[in-house]
Amino acid sequence: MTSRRPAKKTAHKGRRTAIQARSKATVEAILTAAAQILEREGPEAASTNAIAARAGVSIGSLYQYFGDREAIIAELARRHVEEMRSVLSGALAELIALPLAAAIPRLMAALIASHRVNPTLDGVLHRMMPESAAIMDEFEDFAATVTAAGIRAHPDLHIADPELAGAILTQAVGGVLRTTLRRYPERILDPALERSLVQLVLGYLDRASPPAAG
Amino acid sequence: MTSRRPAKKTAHKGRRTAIQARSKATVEAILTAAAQILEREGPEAASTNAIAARAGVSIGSLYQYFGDREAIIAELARRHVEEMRSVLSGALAELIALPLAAAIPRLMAALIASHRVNPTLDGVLHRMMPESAAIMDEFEDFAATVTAAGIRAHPDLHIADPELAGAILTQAVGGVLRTTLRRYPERILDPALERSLVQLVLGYLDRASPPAAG
Amino acid sequence: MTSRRPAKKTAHKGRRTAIQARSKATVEAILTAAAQILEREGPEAASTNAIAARAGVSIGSLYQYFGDREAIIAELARRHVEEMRSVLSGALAELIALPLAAAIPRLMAALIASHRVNPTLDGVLHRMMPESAAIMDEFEDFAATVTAAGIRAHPDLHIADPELAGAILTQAVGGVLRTTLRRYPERILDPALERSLVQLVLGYLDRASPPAAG
Amino acid sequence: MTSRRPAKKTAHKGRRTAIQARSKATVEAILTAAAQILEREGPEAASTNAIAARAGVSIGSLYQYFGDREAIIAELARRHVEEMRSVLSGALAELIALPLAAAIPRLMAALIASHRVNPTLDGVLHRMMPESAAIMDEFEDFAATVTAAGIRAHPDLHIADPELAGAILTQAVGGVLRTTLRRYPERILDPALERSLVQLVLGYLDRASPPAAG
DNA sequence: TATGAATGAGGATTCATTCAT
DNA sequence: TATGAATGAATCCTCATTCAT
Repeated sequence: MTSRRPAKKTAHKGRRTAIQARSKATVEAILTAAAQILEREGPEAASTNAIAARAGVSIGSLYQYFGDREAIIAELARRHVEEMRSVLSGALAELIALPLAAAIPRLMAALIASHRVNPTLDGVLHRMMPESAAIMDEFEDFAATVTAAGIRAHPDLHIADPELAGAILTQAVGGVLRTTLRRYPERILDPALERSLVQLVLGYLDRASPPAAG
Repeated sequence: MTSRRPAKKTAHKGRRTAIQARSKATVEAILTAAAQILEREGPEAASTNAIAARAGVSIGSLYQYFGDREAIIAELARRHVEEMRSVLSGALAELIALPLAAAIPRLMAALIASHRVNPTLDGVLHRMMPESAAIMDEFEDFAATVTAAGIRAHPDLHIADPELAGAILTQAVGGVLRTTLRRYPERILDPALERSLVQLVLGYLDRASPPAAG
Repeated sequence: MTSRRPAKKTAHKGRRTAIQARSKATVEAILTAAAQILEREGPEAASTNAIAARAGVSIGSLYQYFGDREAIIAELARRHVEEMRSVLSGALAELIALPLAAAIPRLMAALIASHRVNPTLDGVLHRMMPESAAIMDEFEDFAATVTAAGIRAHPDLHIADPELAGAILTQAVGGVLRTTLRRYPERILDPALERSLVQLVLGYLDRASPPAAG
Repeated sequence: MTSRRPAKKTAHKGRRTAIQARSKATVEAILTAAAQILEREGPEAASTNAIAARAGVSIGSLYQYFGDREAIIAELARRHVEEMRSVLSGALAELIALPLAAAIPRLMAALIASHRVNPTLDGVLHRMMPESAAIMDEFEDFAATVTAAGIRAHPDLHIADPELAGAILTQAVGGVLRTTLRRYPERILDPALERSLVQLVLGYLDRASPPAAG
């Protein structure tokens, strides 16, 4: 990043690297601690002091890296969404070429997988509205966009409004997944759940296609 | 609730009634105040002091009627769920005799209507987990049960597991409705939303029926 | 205030009085404590916790009566200014009829007396700018107005701009008094100080009168 | 200030000079930054971290050159007083020979000029008591001494206590100037202000002289 | 019963200062 | 020497809850 600067600013380039490493470690410790507390004890327990304590860091350090409590939650949400998105994205590539009846089951499996990244944290962040709502919504928006694109890629479907369909399906599936995770977390592994979601989606797509010439 | 208890000790039952009326008024004032604050200013603003102040009641009185803050939220949730349930129930009676293609649209309309009872409060209560989650879930359980019963009443559907179907459909529809209410509240009136939900449900029921051969 | 209300609100009018007395006592305790700390330990020591502690009151009570720390300082300043003003006002009545050469010494004596109300607190409040500046200025404004009025009452003075003269004299005398109080507090009792101020004022008035028909 | 010390230990004095230059630059940067923040954002904003940041220097370096925060303020005050004193001194030389009626206007003009060096900073430093009071007072002491000397240089005045007169006049003029600068900063340019101060001083000197043929 | 004054633990945040590198 | 990460005491303020009247 700064390989060009000649000597100056006290020699060894190791210095800077070491410092950056320490900073990074602190930030990671804080985020990890925050996530742990949110998962295990819930949002009210996640005070800045508690986070700093569990991170093994002074409260001052915490504020050196995060402007305020909300910034911690936001960053946590951002990373969580990024993880979920990457899990989902990973499965997407191979979907494009498949026929619908094969693609949808895979998509549902991918969605379920993405919700398995950290279900508890996901639920908590979903409920911490002012802090993380906008960020969490990004995942649903992403899923909706991707779904709409997929629908558009299958013109044989004759869906009039792919955006609407994408949104509805994403919200519906999201509702099922979040409720399941919160109330019956073990069922997230039940194949019946996945099957049901596939039926939900395929059924909707059928219905939403114009009764057409058939 | 306790009208049966025989006039214990002190005189005229008129007095007692008056007192009970006053008590009731106090309780109502507190709940109304709490609901207003939750709706308009959010959960953080709903401190016991703020609730008492808006209710025009001393905090002392508030604690006379509610053991703690959570009890207020819980009672509020209970009543809210009751209202939603009654809206939904009202529409149910006439559904039973209808053919599915007619019943489902009506059911969706009723569900939407029940979510229109107090959407903001509904959202807030849904997010106040430890306080109201269990109570709020009752509505979804009720809707799921009702849906399962409806499905069972249509044996031509050949749905293997009506309970699962009821749960999935309820969670899916609930997800769509809550997301819509939170992010795009005006769309709750859009007929396209209702249409989509009908497609979602009918499509699922189609799919979940055994692949013909019946 | 509420003598009309029949019974209701739990009888005894003693109740309300007692409560008000308690509230008043708390408020007074807080203000007294704040004044003491400001005088003895300076502005930095006057934290809300320290004030509450010295007042023998919980921090919660402090905030029941004062919205924030600044409100305490402001009320203190308000009262201090009021006291100073009343000392000054008290001396004013008898001044009006006197000839200038007799009036000015009395006015100076009164000003000095008003600064003796609580010199230390006065100095501290004068330096706590955002909190109390505007309020403290009221005293100087009052003194300036009064002086200007006095000047106008002596048309033989031929002072062109009584307002300016009032302001200059007040600021000059204020400067002398505050510096003296801060740096050489014992001199506030020195008759030479008073004499000097009289000379300052009379000399200025002489000079500020047009060389006139002399 | 310390150029005399003989080259101690390490090599070439060129290096030492360079280092000293760098040190000096750092010190200057810190003081400049502190002054800027004090002027523009007030004393509370002038944290050591903020000063270091604006100076483009690490806090570590800041503490290399200043023992603590107070030392920065003190040095700032020292320099500020020095500047004011030099402005005032510059005007003094030519005053000595002048007759009083000519000297006083010039003196007032010089005092005003010295207060125009950095009025905002002056006001702030005046209010930061424990840190800078003693230092700021030096200017007033200087002005008082100079004034007393001037008075003594005019034996025709017959002032009994030139020291007292010097102090009173300095404090009075200081009071007017500081109040004006704080509350009506634009008036510092108003010629009427200067005129008034001249009248104040000359009037006082008149009055403080024995009634002549007495 | 109703009242509302009082409580104090706890939360977010700041800032002077230290010290390993 | 310079750096800047780390520290933690201290600050302001909130809020659920208690209890004397």
